[in-house]
Amino acid sequence: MQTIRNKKQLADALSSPAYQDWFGDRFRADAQLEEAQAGEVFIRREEEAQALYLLLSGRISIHAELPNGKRRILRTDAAPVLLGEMELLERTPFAMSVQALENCRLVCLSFARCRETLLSDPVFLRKLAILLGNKERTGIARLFSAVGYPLAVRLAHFILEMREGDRYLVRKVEAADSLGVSYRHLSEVMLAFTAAGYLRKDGLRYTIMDEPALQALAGQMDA
Amino acid sequence: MQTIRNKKQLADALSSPAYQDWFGDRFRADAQLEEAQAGEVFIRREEEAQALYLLLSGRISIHAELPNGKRRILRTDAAPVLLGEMELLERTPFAMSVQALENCRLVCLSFARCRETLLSDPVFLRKLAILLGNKERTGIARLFSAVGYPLAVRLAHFILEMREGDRYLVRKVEAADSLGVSYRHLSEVMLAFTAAGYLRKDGLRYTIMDEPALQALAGQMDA
DNA sequence: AAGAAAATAGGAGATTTCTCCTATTCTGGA
DNA sequence: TCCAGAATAGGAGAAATCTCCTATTTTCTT
Repeated sequence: MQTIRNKKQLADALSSPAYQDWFGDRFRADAQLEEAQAGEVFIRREEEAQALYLLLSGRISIHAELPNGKRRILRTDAAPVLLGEMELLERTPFAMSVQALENCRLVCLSFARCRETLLSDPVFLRKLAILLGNKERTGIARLFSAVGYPLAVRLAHFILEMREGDRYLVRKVEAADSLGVSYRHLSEVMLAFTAAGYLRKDGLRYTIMDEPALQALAGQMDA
Repeated sequence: MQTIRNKKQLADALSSPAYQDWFGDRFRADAQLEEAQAGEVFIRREEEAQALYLLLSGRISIHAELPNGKRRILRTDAAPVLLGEMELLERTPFAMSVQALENCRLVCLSFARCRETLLSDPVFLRKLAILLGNKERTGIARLFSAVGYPLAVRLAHFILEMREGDRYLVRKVEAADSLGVSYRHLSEVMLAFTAAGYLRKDGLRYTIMDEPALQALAGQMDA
């Protein structure tokens, strides 16, 4: 992750609706603007959290690790998103890893500078609690609705969530893990997608060739 | 749900660790003590929320409804649990229904009396945010870990969660729905459990006959 | 550049789970 | 009390998914 020192860009970031909405004009002196490259893992679980992040542009994926050691992709999010809220509240190490799916811009507020202020601000805390509550609701609803659909449907959804542009780069071992399905089976369905012309295989990577078809498949999950 | 007017019991409730922990000595004049019978649905989704509840004893199950109209049992909780927090924050109708699995005691704080105070109290809000964040984490972890286990394992877990004493009363249609599985298949596995002597069927109800066996099955999920 | 480790490919056969159906049993309200 | 609608029971066959295995290809390290 790289710090952007350009004053103009920083000023723009601080006056963005997302920043204003969460922090108004506070912490202008302390905020840093950072950039993460597509593919970069810029928050690692287990590491000590030092700052609150506000994702201003780009998409990310969030990984967790289960009690049994399996690593699963929990969800993807698009800007604007707050990261590190739980760690702000609890002083625990990061519970999940965060990877950029596109180039991302984020504002970074060191806990040392903002914790006291934010934790004693009822307006901020209230917004945060609402955010966390809604995250729970939607997260659970999404997971629930996934249960019981055949892999083709869930995989189509997964591919669309995880793509970077028209590229899909998630290794099959990892995708199988994330979807809680055997490698063997995932492999078959990927082959079927390729045979059907939804994807084209370039070595170990895939290119999305027929997005509407994938959308149609994935769409069954919301019906 | 029935109001308990006994002064002594109310006083005991207000000095319980759970109440003290969340509210200290506040709202003593406004709090009501209520009792819900085993099986009673005492919070209904869609209904307007009027109060914050603190479950002091007993177990409950929480139902949600998915976008597609399916009703699923999200999770079970044992006292102490706070109910209606999101509604306190957002003034939305209840998002989920809550059913008592055992006789339950709960303290009930009318929003009209407590909202202003609580929403401007950073200490309360901070605890609430932490609670909500952890709920998300554990809820998601639990759901995730369920994916990929055969129905026998998930069902054993489900039966143990939903039982009322040594009785299991959830109708098969509903259980199938909650577990996201076809009625036909659930029916087969229940038959298998009965044949194996884990359960005994009494008309439409079941009695748990071999809890250790169910525990052993369910235990695979945590390994 | 060579060798080790990781990732992919895919055969064979067993399990799990689904869909479709039809008949029977249970239960709550008129 | 009786009946309609809900819930259960279970047959048949298909589809989804798993486990186990072995060979190839790709990537990474040295």
